[in-house]
Amino acid sequence: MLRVREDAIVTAVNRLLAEKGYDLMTVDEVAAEVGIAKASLYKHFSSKEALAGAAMIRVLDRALAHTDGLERDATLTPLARLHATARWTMQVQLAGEMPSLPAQNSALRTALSANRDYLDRLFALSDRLGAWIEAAQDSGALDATLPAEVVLYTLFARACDPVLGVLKAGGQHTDEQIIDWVLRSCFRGLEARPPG
Amino acid sequence: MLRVREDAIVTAVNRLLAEKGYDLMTVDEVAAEVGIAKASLYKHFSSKEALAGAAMIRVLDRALAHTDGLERDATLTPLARLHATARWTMQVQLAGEMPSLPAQNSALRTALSANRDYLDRLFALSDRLGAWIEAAQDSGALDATLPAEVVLYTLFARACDPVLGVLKAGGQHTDEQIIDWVLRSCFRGLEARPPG
DNA sequence: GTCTATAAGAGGATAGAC
DNA sequence: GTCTATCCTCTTATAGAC
Repeated sequence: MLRVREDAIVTAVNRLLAEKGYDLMTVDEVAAEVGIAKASLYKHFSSKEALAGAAMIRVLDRALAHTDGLERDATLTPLARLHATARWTMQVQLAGEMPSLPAQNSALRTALSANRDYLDRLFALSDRLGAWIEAAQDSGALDATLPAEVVLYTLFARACDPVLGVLKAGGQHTDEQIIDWVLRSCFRGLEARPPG
Repeated sequence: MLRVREDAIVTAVNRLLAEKGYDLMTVDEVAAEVGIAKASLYKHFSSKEALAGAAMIRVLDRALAHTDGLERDATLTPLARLHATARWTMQVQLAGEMPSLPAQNSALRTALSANRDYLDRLFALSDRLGAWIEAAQDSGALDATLPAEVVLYTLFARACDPVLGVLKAGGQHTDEQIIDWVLRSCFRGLEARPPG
């Protein structure tokens, strides 16, 4: 029962973080969406920061599970795995399931940097992507003149790229069309490629 | 005198928006930084949203002035002008002078979409960049399979790309080195280019 | 136009009964 | 563990004297 209730809370937090972001999400809203009193919510999570941490842990676990599947598929190149991962993050974002945290909120960052369960997963995902990035650079598929950390941060940033939401809000294109464009602009750039 | 005082207010708002973002910036902080009482501030600007609008107008005017210079330089190709514009926005961001507004705050977006002075400048800049984008696509310099709006939104998004701040926070690289990497990843992509 | 003082309300967190 | 009721702080905005 406790696990089910906490899952419902994290689901609500995840959705609200994706919809309004951390600063505009209120604990009252979370409680209302779950259908419990705010005081009950605080019996499960000690603070608003802890709620955000739980949502981030859930999405990181989903990402790690997805990369597990990619790692097991031996037919994929490292570049193909990175492509697939970026595509997955964009699908999650367009589905309204990507919690977005402000980079500027220092109280939140302090709390997250003390959250071991969150950090473990963040490092695990970074390690896995970092290995793929270096392999892709060694094979000549990724630009080896870019530091691996630049590529890694860029992929994380594209997971919450506002361009996706703006294009979706325009209402002129399908989700898959939007993802194709943003994915292509990320990996192949805005400039034209020489033919061939 | 009034103009000087309001300039000082906008400068403070601009800096605080760049540092903490809209939601975490308080009107008390703005007043304290200018060195006046909060009530005096409200004699100049009617709301927090109006303050944000004034800061956006200032940075858009700076951008328009910069693009004026690029337009006048007849030796530049459209692609070179877009490069220079993106580089300029990244320099502004790393200098701590790029106000960043949350895409999710609907009260703010409502106020901005009723701010004619802001919209005029946003459209003027979009039109100028849009013309360069189409010219660069026609000449084969930019990927013509990407809709011009996708390119435009991507350039606006890179102006507040969090990757810049994360790399700067690492403290390992100079601003110019960081800008070179992010600019290259934007225009030429993460993938390696075929030699030649 | 500047100030001090304060209204009005939102929001995070807790007390204490059941 | 759930509830109602409440505390307390922060924040936007305004009143009213000078």
